[in-house]
Amino acid sequence: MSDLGEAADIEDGKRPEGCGGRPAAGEDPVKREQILDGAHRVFMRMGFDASSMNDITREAGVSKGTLYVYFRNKEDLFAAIIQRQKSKIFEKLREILEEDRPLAEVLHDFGTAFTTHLLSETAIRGQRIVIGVIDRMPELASTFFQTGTNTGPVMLCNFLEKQVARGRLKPIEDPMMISRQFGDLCMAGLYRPRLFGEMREPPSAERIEKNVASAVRLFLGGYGAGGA
Amino acid sequence: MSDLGEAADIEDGKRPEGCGGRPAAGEDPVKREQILDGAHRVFMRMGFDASSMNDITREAGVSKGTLYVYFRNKEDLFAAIIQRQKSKIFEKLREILEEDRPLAEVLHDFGTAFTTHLLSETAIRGQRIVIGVIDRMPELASTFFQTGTNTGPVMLCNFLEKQVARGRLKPIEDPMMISRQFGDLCMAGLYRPRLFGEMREPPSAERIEKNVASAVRLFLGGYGAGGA
Amino acid sequence: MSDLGEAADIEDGKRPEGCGGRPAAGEDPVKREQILDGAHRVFMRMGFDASSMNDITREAGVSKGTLYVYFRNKEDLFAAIIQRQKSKIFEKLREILEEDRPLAEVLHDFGTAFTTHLLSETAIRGQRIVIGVIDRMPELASTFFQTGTNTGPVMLCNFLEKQVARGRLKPIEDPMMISRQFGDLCMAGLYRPRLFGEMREPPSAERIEKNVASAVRLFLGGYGAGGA
Amino acid sequence: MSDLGEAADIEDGKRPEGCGGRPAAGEDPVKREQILDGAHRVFMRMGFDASSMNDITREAGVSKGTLYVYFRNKEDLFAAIIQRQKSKIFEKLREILEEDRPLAEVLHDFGTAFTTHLLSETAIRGQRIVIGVIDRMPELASTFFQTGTNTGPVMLCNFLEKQVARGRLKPIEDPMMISRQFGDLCMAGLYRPRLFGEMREPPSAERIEKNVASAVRLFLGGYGAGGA
DNA sequence: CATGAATGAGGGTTCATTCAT
DNA sequence: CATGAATGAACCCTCATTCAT
Repeated sequence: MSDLGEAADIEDGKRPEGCGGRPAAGEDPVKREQILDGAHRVFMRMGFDASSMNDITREAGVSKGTLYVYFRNKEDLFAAIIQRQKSKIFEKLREILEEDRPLAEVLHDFGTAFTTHLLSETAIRGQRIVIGVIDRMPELASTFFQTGTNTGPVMLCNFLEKQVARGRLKPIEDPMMISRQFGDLCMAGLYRPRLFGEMREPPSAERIEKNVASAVRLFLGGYGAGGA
Repeated sequence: MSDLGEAADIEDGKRPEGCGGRPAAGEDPVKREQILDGAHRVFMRMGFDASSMNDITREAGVSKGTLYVYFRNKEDLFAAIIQRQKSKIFEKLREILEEDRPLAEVLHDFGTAFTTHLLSETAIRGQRIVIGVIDRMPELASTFFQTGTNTGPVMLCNFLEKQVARGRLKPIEDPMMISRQFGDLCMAGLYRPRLFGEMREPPSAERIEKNVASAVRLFLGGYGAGGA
Repeated sequence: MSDLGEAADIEDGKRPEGCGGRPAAGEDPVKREQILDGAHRVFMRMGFDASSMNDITREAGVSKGTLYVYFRNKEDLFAAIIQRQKSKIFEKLREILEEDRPLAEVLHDFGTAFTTHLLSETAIRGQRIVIGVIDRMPELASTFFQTGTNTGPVMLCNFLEKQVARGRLKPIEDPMMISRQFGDLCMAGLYRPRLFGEMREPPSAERIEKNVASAVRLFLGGYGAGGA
Repeated sequence: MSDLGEAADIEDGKRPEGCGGRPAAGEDPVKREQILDGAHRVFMRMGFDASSMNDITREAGVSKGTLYVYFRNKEDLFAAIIQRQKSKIFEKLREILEEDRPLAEVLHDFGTAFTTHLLSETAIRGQRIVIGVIDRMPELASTFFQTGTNTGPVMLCNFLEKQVARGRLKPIEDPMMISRQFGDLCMAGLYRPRLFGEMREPPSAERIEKNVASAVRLFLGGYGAGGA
């Protein structure tokens, strides 16, 4: 889901085996990860503007010069952090959608996983920071949204179309819109309080379950085949 | 709705009458408004960090010294801007809710007004800026949310309870949650693309109407008295 | 002659009289002079690149911020130093040319004053620095040459034309070229050793006199009306 | 003439023969030349300060470490470049002076070759760069002048003395001074406009010829045996 | 012995804040 | 009391030089 929520599961920063030599400048994946990890922590803690490159070098344990060999400038570094995010959540969501269980259950599990992730502390912080730099890095924010947040609904969309084909859902005019509707409905009343910091902690699992249950009920009430 | 979208209609900054003399330092409401207006424009245009106090003095037509008499620092000034927001949208929403029309129509108009406002360019910019400074000013963001964004749902909540009492809606366990659900459902699929800049312009009136219509249908399908 | 050789005889940095107030930002001529004087010393001592803005603030006794109020950047500051040069040498040269004395004497005095100035330590240092930054500030170097070094020959050119009219010189095809020829001839064998630092001190007055005398002899031998 | 105008025709960098092994550290003349060639190109293109050691390693195709084995630092490297200059112009000038032709013709050809070389783009660039670093490397600039620019006049000086002996010139008090006078007279009105960038391109051959012709006329008028 | 990744002091510049006027 | 010139710490970034590989 790539909402800056989880560290990348990049190939784990192992140095290219076999060749005894030192890696090329700016090409040592271990060091690169080291920098990204440090920068990730700093950016998360302070936000983009308040994070200084000095802070980052300190946290990452590299020198300024090295930093600038690996990343041209602060924006590039930040963008790299955003882009390396390939959250494990996607895999989980896919698994849920592929299980052959009652529609209501699948939707419930999907919505729960989706909501839990997007409202987690790290995901929320990531979203906030990206929103904060949107004036300077609009492309980045857009990409972040498309490859992150929006991926869940895309997956769900395919699933819903299959459900329609199987007759479990009424025919849908605009499945992508419906799909997003479901996602937002699961987070309804929770997303923005979290984003604006009114809700300091992620909601409890019970709270999320309840919200999602309500969403599923509403959703199936509206679009379910046998419903209403 | 106070999403930084509209200038305050504060009591118009009239100087305290009677005393012929000059107002005490930092107490002239006219000057205060003048500063807030200028700062508001600058912050909206550039965001928090990119706005310099120099820009603000220029736009407001006051000197640095004066600025610092009225506001201790940049954060205080920003906070004052956020807090004076009392958008006219609230009045409009109240009017809609007080009209004695079919429930579906009222919900439709309410949702349309609510959504249109929250997705407008100025409101979106305001929300982004507040989110961007949340690490430095967490209280402010929280306040911003409570006195802004969340006011619509609070109003709707009261309305819904009356509708339950009048038998137009099924009994509701948690009306505030339902109310927020409705608000977020109206913006479902639109809010976050706007916030993250993927959707560059506010959605068209038609697009919003369609979204809201779908939301109302779903909502009444789930909670309407007669079932839809 | 403006070869960075002498401090400007600007209106001596007196503050605008009458108005008791403080001068506008970046407009106090006293402070401006103070900065220019300090920067002048530093640039002269270290050259352009080796002079840091920190050095200059220290020498000028102003803060970084102030420096940047008066001058947008390092290049602008340097350009201002170059451009304020309005050497007193021009006046002296003009006086010499206006005296009604034998041509040989006038040329001798003119050549001596011209050469003495252009080979002085400060003028030489100024020329070197300008040459050193020519890649980054080509316009400046060109201007420096035209309004400085080249002014002497321009004045002489007019003088020579009058002498032709008065029959003291043979008719001249290209008086500007001849004029420059005379100037360079006066410095012949001295200019480049000075510029390249082979000659550490300015030549003695006797050395210059001798050089100029030789130049005048050659010049009048070639262009003088009566021969010899 | 060694005005940085041409690459040296050094003894061609052949490796010391006989020893089959690898040359001692910093002693392989081939590698040394390779470095000097690359550095020469870079310095000429960018000037001293703007040239980075990285640029030089890239252009020369050697590593940083190697560079620093052969040259202690940037200044040393630059000095080495200056000092290896042994321009082919000297040979040409010598040939001209050895031809047994009328004095006027010899002087004309000599002056033309001398002037053309010293005003060429590469020679001018070289002179500028040396002048720009004179504060940091005063000895270097002095050497540059003595072994470069000044060699022409030295050669001419010998020639003139012979001409005096042969009765083609009047007896001369200070032949070196006269010799320099002639050189500078040939470039009169051209050298400094070129150096300061006011004249963007080298003067045309016609322009130079004209200038030199005028110089020769003046010179022979003053010092020629039959003259005046 | 060659390599080039790493270093970190120092560069120019900005701007929130202060305080003499 | 208003003013805005002055401050100086902190910003991002470069690059000559070093030293582990």
